[in-house]
Amino acid sequence: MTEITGLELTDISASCATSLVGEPLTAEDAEELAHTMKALADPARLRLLSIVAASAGGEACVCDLTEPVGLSQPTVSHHLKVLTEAGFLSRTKRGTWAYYALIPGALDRVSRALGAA
Amino acid sequence: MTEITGLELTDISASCATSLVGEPLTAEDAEELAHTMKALADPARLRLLSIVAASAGGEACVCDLTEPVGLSQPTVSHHLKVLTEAGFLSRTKRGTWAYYALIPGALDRVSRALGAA
DNA sequence: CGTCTATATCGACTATTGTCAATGTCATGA
DNA sequence: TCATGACATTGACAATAGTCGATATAGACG
Repeated sequence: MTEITGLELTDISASCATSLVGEPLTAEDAEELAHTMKALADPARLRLLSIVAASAGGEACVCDLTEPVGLSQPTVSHHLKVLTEAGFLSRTKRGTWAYYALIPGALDRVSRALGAA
Repeated sequence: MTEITGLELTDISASCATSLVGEPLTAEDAEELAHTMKALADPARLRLLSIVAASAGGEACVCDLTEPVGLSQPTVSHHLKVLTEAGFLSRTKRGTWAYYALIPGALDRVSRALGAA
């Protein structure tokens, strides 16, 4: 699991000046950015992210997501966890439901890390 | 290997309107984008990309890259192939050397797919 | 309390991936 | 022509990741 003890997207913004096309990435920066992008580099997670973003109120619960992506509930839950730990989604529990929402600016930070203008 | 028969970054620009945060990605679009991002989501490849981009003349040969990243020549060659097939690098052979260069705009297309402003 | 219902976690299995040593290819130069 | 040097390909292996079924947890509501 490796777990990278709690440094996620927030830390990328810390070393936000590193823009990939500027000067060579250090091994640590590359590891961080790769870890963040790995969370994004999966078709199921990209779809989940886009569905959540396009949902009414900007949030969706697991039961709304399992059918559109055609995956089992545990698998969807797993993907949502990955996205949450990577700093892309927030999780709010109301009643028995867990609502996931896109964290504003999270994707932009990745864009900037890639050297977006 | 799956190989996705020759549709890479160029095709993302074709369906460039799909911005992830707009409307939900189709399964095909998600597959394409994930495939492209998977090529980026590796520390070694990110470092290779940034080193190439920061090199004099914007290009570098394999022999220049193998030492900075601390990987064997076959491994570096493999990563460069992945990046090239994903549309991020171009390959030019001069003499015995193979020069790799960052393809302009390739990273920007990914940025835009992520919904960059 | 007991029973749904919604999620999360666990355990297992398979597929994919990153890596290297060995080998192949091919252009250069003696 | 033969040797050398730069790179690519192959084959193998360990580690990782995606998936599911089974099970656990935990609110809500009788």
